[in-house]
Amino acid sequence: MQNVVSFRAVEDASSYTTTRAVQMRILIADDHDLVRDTIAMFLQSEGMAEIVTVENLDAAIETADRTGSFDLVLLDFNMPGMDGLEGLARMREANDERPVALLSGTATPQVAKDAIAAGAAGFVPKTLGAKSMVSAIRFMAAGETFVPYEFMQQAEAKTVANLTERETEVLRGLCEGKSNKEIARDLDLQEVTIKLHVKTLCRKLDAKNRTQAAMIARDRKLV
Amino acid sequence: MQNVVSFRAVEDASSYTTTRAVQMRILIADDHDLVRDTIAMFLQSEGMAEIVTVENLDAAIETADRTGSFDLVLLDFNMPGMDGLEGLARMREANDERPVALLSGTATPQVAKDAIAAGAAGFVPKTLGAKSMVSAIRFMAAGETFVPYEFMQQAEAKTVANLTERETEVLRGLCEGKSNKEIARDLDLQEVTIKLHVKTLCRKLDAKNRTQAAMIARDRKLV
DNA sequence: AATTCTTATATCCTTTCGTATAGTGCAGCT
DNA sequence: AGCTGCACTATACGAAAGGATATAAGAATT
Repeated sequence: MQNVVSFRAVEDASSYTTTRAVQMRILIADDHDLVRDTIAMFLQSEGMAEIVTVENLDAAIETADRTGSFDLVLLDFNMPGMDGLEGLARMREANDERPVALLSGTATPQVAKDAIAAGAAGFVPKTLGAKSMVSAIRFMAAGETFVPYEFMQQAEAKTVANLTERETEVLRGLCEGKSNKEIARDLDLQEVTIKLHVKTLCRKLDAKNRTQAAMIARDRKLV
Repeated sequence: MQNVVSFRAVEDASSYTTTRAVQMRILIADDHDLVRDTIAMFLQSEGMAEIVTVENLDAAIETADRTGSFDLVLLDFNMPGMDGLEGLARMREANDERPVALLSGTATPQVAKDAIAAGAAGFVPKTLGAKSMVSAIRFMAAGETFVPYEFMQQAEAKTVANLTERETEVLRGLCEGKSNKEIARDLDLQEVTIKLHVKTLCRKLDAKNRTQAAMIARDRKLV
């Protein structure tokens, strides 16, 4: 590992005094032994000396209280004692408001958003590769907010209602706030035909009227 | 560094054959000497031995062609030869479709989204701290897509139109697809009054009708 | 060959929307 | 005291939207 030398040299040359990777303290709380140990192992392999693992929230809080706050706490979202985002708040307090991130294999993008809004340092899907996870943890320990881009996008471009091509074209017009007449002209159809499509669109999207249909379409990224 | 041993042990025990950090090859293309050198210095301090820096796109492409593809290429978005996302495409080809990320101090979240859609491995704002940037680069080199969460969120919650309280209440009803009559009932007003508010809303939001007003409101996160 | 789906059109009718015009009451400003 | 802006009400009318029903050609299935 000949890079150790250059590492030391540069670190000393620059005047950066942020926490050295080697000294980083990470707490992992997960009730699955395998997940816990795998992540811990990889973090250690990357030179993060102090990795503490526990198997439930209470133990995590107790550990933080007893041994002092961590640079980063990783909490399994589905875990004894978590109780949704309630556990996050408790852990954040126990960790002196320093970074606490969530770890989950099942949670949805919406949960991730809520977690960030509730003060989480980030959200790590268990599907993330080991090397990526290490980078993510470094990122969060540096005080940044981490949420995988792909993960957040997966909420979008879903829920594809069963729309025909024509209906989609009409829906596009709806979303631009066009009148039936305008849409008809654009698509070279009769106005009545547009009305029909709007009606079926409302039925398929479970909307009361064109405005609601347009909003639903926007929400579901159908257009 | 007593962890070196455990590192080796784990690396050998598991069958992970991905590129070792030490061998990582990174190409940085930025026309600002300071940015280029700063990033390069930090990457080197983290043990990434091969950092190549160039000051324009043509040099970047030429370098990739001559010396082979990189684990990650960082392109300044505002840079001689870039021409928007065109430069990204050219670089991606030159780098054998391996990760190419954008670097920018000015670009908007929309540009970032477009870049990702066009195949970029990520988007790194120059405002990112050095340590965070290193983590982001590791993350992208591992094949993941990186876009800072805060950066993507900043687009939201802006552009506050000059709406009165009542107008905002009516707008909320519009966005739920309610009829004037329904809104009137909810707010305990006459239907005509709602019509008045809808009209002024359309004027203020520059919308042709209620549907467009609702869409604009949704876009600008006014409700 | 029969059936279903999709798209398109046509009438008829009711409701809702959008606009105009007119007027009241109230608060803050100068 | 007068002006301005906001909120609200009222009446009225044409335009647009929405609902019901009927027709029909072409594509895809069965």
